[in-house]
Amino acid sequence: MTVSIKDVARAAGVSPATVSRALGGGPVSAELRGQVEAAVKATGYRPNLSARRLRSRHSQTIGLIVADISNPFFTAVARAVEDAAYTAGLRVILCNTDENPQKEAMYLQLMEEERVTGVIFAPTRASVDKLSRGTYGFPIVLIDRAGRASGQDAVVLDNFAAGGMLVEHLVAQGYRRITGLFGNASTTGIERHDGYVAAMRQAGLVPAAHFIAPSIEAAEAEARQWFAQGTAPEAVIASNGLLLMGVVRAMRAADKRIPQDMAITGFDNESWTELAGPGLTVIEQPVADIGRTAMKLLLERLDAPDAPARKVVLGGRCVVRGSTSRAAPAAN
Amino acid sequence: MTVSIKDVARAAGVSPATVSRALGGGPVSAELRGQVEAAVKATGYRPNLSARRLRSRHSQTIGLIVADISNPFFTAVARAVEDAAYTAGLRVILCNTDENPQKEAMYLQLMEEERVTGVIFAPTRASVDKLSRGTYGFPIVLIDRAGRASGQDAVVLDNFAAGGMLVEHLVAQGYRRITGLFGNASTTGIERHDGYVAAMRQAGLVPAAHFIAPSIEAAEAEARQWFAQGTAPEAVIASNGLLLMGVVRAMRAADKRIPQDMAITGFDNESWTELAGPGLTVIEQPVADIGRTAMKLLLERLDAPDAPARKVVLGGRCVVRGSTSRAAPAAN
DNA sequence: AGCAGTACTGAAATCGTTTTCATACAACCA
DNA sequence: TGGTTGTATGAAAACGATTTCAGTACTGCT
Repeated sequence: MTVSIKDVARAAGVSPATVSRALGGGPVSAELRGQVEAAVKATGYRPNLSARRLRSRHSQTIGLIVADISNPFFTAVARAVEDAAYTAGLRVILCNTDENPQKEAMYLQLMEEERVTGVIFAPTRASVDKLSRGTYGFPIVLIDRAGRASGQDAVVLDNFAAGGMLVEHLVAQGYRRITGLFGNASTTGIERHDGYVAAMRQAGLVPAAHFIAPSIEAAEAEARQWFAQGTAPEAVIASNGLLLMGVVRAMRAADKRIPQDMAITGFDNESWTELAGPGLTVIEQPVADIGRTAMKLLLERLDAPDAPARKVVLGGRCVVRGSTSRAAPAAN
Repeated sequence: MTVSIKDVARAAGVSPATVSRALGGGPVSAELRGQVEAAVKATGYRPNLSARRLRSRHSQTIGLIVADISNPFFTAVARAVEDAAYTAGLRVILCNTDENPQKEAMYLQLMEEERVTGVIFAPTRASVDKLSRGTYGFPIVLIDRAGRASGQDAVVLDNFAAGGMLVEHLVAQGYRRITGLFGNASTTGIERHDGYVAAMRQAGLVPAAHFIAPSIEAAEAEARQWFAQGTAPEAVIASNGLLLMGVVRAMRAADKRIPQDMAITGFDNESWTELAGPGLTVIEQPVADIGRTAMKLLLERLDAPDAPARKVVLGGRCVVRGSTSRAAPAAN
C-alpha cells in the first residue's frame, strides 16, 4: 500500500540505513545517493513523520498557544513566530484557547503528548501564576501576559508605561474626566490599568476604571449604559482592540460624535482603527518583534536550559489620530 | 527519563497491552482498570502520540490550508472547522500559504508526511485546476475557491449571484457608472466578476473591471489613481475585505465622502465594515456554515471514498448600509 | 609489508505504542 | 460431564523510521 523506506531501499539496491542517510545528508557516496534519489522519485516515497519523530526522539515542533485567534494582535504575532520557526527548521502547532483555562490545560497536555520541544504561550490571568518552570517537559515562553511570573521567560509590552502614555496624551489635549475600560481575563488589563491610575493621579485627576469581559459586546454594553444614563466621560481608554471596537459601536448606536461627544483611544493599531470615525488614537504594539523575540528566547532556552529566566519588555508607540483631538473644543 | 507505557504497566502490575486497553477503552476488568488509572496518575504518564500514530496507522488529524490567516474570513472558517473537527475527535493542522503556490505544494507534501486523514483547502487560482482526485493519499475538500474543479468535493459561495446582487442593489439606488475591483489570485474573483458583468449587461450598463493583487495596498493604489486622474466611478464593488479596505483608505486620503463622492460596496461582513464611514454595504458570507459543511463533506468522503464528488453552493446575504445610499444625491 | 586511519555500507537494535495471537478460566448448554 | 462459547489477559510482532555497531575497502604512512 503505502511505500516505506524499505521499498525505496529495495528499488535502489541499497539498505534502508543508506536511504535514511542519503535523505538526511549523512555520508553516502555520490553514486548511491543518485540511486536513492532516483528510487525516491520512482516510488513516490514520503517519509513518515511519526516514525521519524518516534525514533529520533525530537519532534522539531513547537506549540503556540494563543487566547483568541480572531484577534488580529495574535494572528500578527503568530505570523512572526511562524516565520522565525520556519527559518529555524521547526514546525508550529497553533492552538486557540478562547481565554478558557480548561482549554489551556487541555492544550498544554496535548503539547506534552506531541513531545514538542517548546511552547510559546499567552495565558489567561487565571493560569499565569500557576505555571512554574519544570512542570512540563518543555520550556515555555510567555507572550503578551506575564504577570508576576518569576522564573519564566517572557516577552511583553510595557503596559504600565503605555497606559500612562494614553492618559498623558489625553490630558495634554485638555481632557480631564477620563474613564478606563480594561479586560478582566488577562494580566495586561491589570498592568495597563495600573499605568492609567498612576498617570491620572500624577495629573491630579481621579481615575475611574471598569474591568469587563474582553469582548466587543461587553464593551458596547458598558458604553451604551453610560450614554443611556448620561454618565459618559470626556474620554475613554480601552485596553484592547475588542473593547475599542465595542465603544465605537456604542457611540454610533447612540449617535455620538468622536471626539466631540467623547474622545476615544486604546490599544492595538489594527487596520480598521485608521478608518473608524476620524481615525482612532492607539498604542501600537511591536507585534512582529514580539513574535520574533519570543522565538529567539525559546531557542536560547533550549540551548541553555538552566540559564536564569529573562523577561523582555518592549515599548509601545502612540499613534495619534483624530479621535483624541480638541481642534473643535466641545462645550463642557 | 520519560515514562513509557511499560513503566505504567510495571507500576500497575499488568502487561503493557492491558494498559493500552485500559486507556483506549478496551475490555479490561474493573479491578485492573483501577490499578492502571492509579499507576498513570502516580507516574505522570503521557502517551506518545507519534508512537500511537505510527502503530495504529491513523493520525486522527486533518489539515486546513488557507490562503491568508490575517483575513478574518479565513479565521472565522478556521474556527468553525476546528470546532467541528474537535467534536469528531480530530485534530487540525492549520497552514497559511500567503497565496503562494509554492507554499501550497510544500504544505500538501507536509500533509502527506503527517499522514493526515484529509485536508480542507482554499487553493490559489494557479493550483486549483491542477488538483485531481487521487493525486494525494488523502481526500481534499475545497473551500471558498473551487474553479471548474470537477471531481473534487467543494463548498463555496454563490459568487456569481452575489456579484450580481451588488450590481442590482447599486442600480436600484440609481448608480450607473459602477466599477469592479477583483482579486487576481483566486477563482472567486473571476466568478464575482462574471456575476458583476452579467448584471451590468442586464441593466444595460457597460462593465468596467480591474483585476489586481488581493491586498489593501494594491486596491488603495488603484483607487488613488482614479481620484488623481479624475476617473473615479459613481460606485465601486470590491471583491473581498482587503480590497474594500484599500478603497476606503484611498477615499480618506483623497478626502472623498462616502457615498456622496463615490459609493462603495463589496464582500465580507467583517466587523469594521459597520464602523467605516456611514457603514459599508457588503455581502455577508455564511462563514460558520462553510467551515461546518466542509468538515461534514470530508467526514462523509472518508466514509465513502468512491461516492461522486459533491459541490455545495451557499448563498450570500446582502447587508445594506450607508455606503450605497442615495438619500442625499450628489450632483453628477 | 604492515598498520592506522578514513569513508562507506549493511545488519540489527531501537523508539513507544497498538494489535494479533495464544491461553486461561468461567459460564453456559445439551 | 464435556464441549462450546465468551471474556480477560499477556507475550510477542509490528508500525517505519534512525542509530548503533561492526565490518569492508581504501588510502596514506612508516
